[in-house]
Amino acid sequence: MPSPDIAELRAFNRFYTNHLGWLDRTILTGSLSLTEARVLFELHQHQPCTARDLLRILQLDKGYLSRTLDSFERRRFIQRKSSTADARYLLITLRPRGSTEFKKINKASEDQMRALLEGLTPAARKSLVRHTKAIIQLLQHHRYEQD
Amino acid sequence: MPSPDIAELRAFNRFYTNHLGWLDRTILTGSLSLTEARVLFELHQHQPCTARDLLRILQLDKGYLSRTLDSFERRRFIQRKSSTADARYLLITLRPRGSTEFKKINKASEDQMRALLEGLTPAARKSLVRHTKAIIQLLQHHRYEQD
DNA sequence: GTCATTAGTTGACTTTATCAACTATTTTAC
DNA sequence: GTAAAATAGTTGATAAAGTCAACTAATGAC
Repeated sequence: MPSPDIAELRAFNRFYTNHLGWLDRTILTGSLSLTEARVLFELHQHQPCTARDLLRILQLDKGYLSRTLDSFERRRFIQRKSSTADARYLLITLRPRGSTEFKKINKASEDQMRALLEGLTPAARKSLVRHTKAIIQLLQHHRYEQD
Repeated sequence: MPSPDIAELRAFNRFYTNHLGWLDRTILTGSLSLTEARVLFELHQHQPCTARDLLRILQLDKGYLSRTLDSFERRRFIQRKSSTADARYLLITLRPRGSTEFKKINKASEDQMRALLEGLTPAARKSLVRHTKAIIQLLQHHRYEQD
């Protein structure tokens, strides 16, 4: 195992954490925290889904997620109703306010990424996108779950 | 501006936040939080440096950093002494315990990345490293600072 | 039927982060 | 020189974020 490879990957992690990760953390221009934004995003992708699904994807504490969903329900972002097939599960669906909020943060995040990409030449942009795609391809079957 | 580019970059951000970012957060197997680990890392890279330098790099709240450095001092990880040139500045240097701790978390992080890379074929590994390097190259002159 | 699992909730708590007001030192402008 | 503005760092109060363990309710295994 070439140790420069490890060093390079770690440099990338730091780079990402220090620069791009910071961007992520400021999406919350509105009322949502980063975690709430992540939950809302996955909810939008997977609804109707269960808390368990979200836990699998986002690796949160289940008590914490439960409270986050409570607050989403209070704000009328979502609706939870127990599954008829298995009453332990609550099926979560987005309500209009939740969709609106999703669109809002989605746009904010999009604008941020657009601003970043606009700082690059078209060639650099194309290249960047190619590299990110390739990395996802290479790593997507590696999931580091705790369960 | 092609909108698929934006979508792709955002997909990468999510991928990173959900998968690799999680790794980062578990380095702290020892006694350090992620933020403490980042501070210690940059300290190791830049010492002797000032709190201001760390703030620029890591984008933390200055009160928070001040307390973090207090705790480092209590644990004898660092030493702070005011600059003779400008007494407002405190020059921070690592002490033996700080270096030891750095080596510890550095090794933990390295082991983690090694484990990840070992899951790949040598070709995939080489390719991954090439892509991460390229991304850093493309983006390194884009700093998103608040100041 | 009862014992073990699983989904989700709740209470108590710790850690992490933020904000604003503050001290001390240095710089700027006059 | 000195007053005002700026800068480095500290502190107190507080909020937000995350964790842990004990709990309820429903289901599945035997």
